[in-house]
Amino acid sequence: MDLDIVAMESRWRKTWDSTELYSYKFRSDYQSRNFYWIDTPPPTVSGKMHMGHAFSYVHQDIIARYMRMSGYTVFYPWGFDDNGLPTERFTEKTLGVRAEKMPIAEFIQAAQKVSRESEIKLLNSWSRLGISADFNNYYTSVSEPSRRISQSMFLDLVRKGRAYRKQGAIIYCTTCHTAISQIEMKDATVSADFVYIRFKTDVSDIIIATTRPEMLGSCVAVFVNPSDRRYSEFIGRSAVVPIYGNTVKIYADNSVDMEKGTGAEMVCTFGDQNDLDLWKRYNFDLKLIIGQDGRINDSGPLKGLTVNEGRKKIVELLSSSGLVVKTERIKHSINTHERCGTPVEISMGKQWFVRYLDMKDELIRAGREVTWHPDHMRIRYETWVNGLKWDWCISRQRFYGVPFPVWYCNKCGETVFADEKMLPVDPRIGNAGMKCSRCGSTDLSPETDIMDTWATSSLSPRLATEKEGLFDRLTVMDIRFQGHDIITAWAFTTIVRSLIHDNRVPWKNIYISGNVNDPYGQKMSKSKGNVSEPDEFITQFGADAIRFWSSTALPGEDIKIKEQEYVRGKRTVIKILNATKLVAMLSSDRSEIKMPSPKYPVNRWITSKLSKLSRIYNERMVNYEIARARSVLDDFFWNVFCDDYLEMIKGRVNSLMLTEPDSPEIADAMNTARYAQYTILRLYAPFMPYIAEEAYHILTGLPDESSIHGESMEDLTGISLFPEAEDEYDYLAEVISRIRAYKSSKKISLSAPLQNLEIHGKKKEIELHADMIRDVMKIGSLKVIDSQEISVSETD
RNA sequence: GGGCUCGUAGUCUAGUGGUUAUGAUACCGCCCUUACAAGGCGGUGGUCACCGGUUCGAAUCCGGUCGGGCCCA
Repeated sequence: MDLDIVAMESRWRKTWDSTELYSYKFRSDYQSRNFYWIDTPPPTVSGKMHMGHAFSYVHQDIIARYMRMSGYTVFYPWGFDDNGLPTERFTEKTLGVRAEKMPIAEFIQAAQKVSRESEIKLLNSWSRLGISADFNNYYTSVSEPSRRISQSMFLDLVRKGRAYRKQGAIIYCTTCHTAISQIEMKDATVSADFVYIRFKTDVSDIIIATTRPEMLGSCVAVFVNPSDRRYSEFIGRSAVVPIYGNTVKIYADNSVDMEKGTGAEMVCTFGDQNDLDLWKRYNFDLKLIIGQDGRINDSGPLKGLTVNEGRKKIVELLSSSGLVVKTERIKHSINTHERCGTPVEISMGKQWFVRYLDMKDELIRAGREVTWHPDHMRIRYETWVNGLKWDWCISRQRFYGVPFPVWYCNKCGETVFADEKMLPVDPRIGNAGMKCSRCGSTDLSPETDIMDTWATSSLSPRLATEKEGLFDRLTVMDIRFQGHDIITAWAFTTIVRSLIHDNRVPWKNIYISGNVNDPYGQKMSKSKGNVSEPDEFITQFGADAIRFWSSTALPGEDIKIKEQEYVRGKRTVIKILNATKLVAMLSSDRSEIKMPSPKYPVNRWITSKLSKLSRIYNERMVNYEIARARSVLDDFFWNVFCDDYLEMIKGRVNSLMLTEPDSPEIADAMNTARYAQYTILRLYAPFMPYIAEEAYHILTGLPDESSIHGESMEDLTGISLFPEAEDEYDYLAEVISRIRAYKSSKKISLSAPLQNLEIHGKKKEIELHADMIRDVMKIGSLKVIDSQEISVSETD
């Protein structure tokens, strides 16, 4: 039969949308059940749903559906991240405007409109995937309640001495024109010229190799290693900075790598982190020559040039003066801003920070209180925490985001914080009648910076629960799902905030999904042109097939896009449908399905197998081993239930119908088969919600309003075991499989009758079920010869 | 450059010292069968990344190398 998968899925989606199936309030007794809390990642409004989403949100959804069917009140919120720089950029691009050229209030309005429109499209994509979060009730990270929470938590940071404002070194992006944090830096390996430059001293020349010759104008010192004998006579002397002509002192420090370049290095303010470290330790002058626009702004020959232009120009100038000894092309790694790829600069500025460098031990301990899936992702978190160098800079010189609830008094310089009751406030738009808390002046300047996106996203457990009035009920969330690319951003900052504000870890578990790569294992990117769209695959194979693909990967493992996996998923969809139709065809019974107490061994056998399957499936699901849970289910469904059990009872029931339609054997088989089929559908429901629903209605004949996703799996632990029946029928299944293979090897159709068959095997067992074997395999007469080995042959 | 982490057929995967390495998928061959050719049966395909060590015995434990990833210089 032809099944229009896309139409089927869209039909059920409409039905589900019209019910409250996905609300945590779905069951009337939701308050009295145990809650299962999910910290859903809010996708950003500036993007589309991509394959990575289709992958990792499915993992989360499988667990959500499973827990819902296991009797929990599943708090599975939905949110959108419409906050900060990505949304600012998205708004500018969509409307063709520039934030800095508009009144801020007007831009905010425009951004909100653009965000709302994007959300509608995104909801459709995620809903199409069969995600069962509470879409009717979502939050956004820049909404009024979220801004209130974010600002309120900022004030909590201030109260707890965790937020401070300081003039100091910062990491700066000259493309985005803002300070950023260590979290947003990304390593990049690039080719560069390692230029060997001659510095004159009063003894002889000293050669210094650098990849940043354009920083020469900010050179404040030269360094060598104290145990480097080549340079012992230079220490304490002065060197002349070429082109610029000023003199700097030559110092010795153990941190200098004698192997790198010539073993002598210059310190500029600031070429890299090392410069900053030495600058701090030695208290050198500050000569910032790179402006916020990324251009060199000193009075030297590079004035007005960009960093790259300046680098080229200075090498030309040095060369023509014979000051370049040599140039090596090298590969080295640099820090870039992950959003735009621009190499970051170290600069100075007055910024808000969250103090956490003193919390490293605590942060490591907290990470160990959370169960990581897979565990080795915890190590990544720990490596990151151990490598922290900077407190968290949370102020951004941008326009769209959560503002700081802060003013500065122009009279006395006091920092003035908004009152809790006023929140959310935007100090950039009116001062809300604020007075200086120290001198009472009303002459206040607003803080014009906004907060880092992560400063709000890191509060996701609170953002999602507080608007439902559930934050007080929450002790710790059960699980966070996210990609490994943002362990150092979202997972990390959430743990930080949870420790500071609530003195606890945010969740019991964190499930990390891998990346989705193209069919060759290459990272997907627009520039490579190898990006796949989930919507196209969903149209071609169905959402259930995409979910099937997603659920084959182990936690943390990357996955490739493989059409064959979608094909496999689609086949499973069809197989589920056909098996259900067979059961529904064999039995016209549509009464309520109850757990059977089978009398006949074949039914005891499958019941016992089903019991074992359910146990393993549950065990794996509660341990978040979703791929392994499904693989045991697939094996049971295809190889045991369909190939053996349904084949056995189909022949038997059909032949009994002709001879003995009232036989209790028929009822025994059908009660068992209906329950087993119903259970298989329930077990598949978290993985493939659409076909499970479709088949459920075929099997039960129930009206559309009732849903398999509202059913419970709690009875599964009560399914009986029948060890004797299992042994008996495992053997019989083996015999039948041998006969099937025999027919196939003789190129005989499986439905073609065999007149006389001789089977070597356990005589007693086989003869006991001779009727069954003859029915299933269409055999005239059967001769059994006792043997330990099974073999099959025809006799004349 | 340093630290950490991952590495089993084309692909995904089982496997935590003990027969000839598990299963699926893909591929090849055969069979249209009254739920299902989106099915069934059979077959090809692996030096368990590489090298060395421990052991009676190593995919598994140890050391090193290579490759991917993360973090730090």
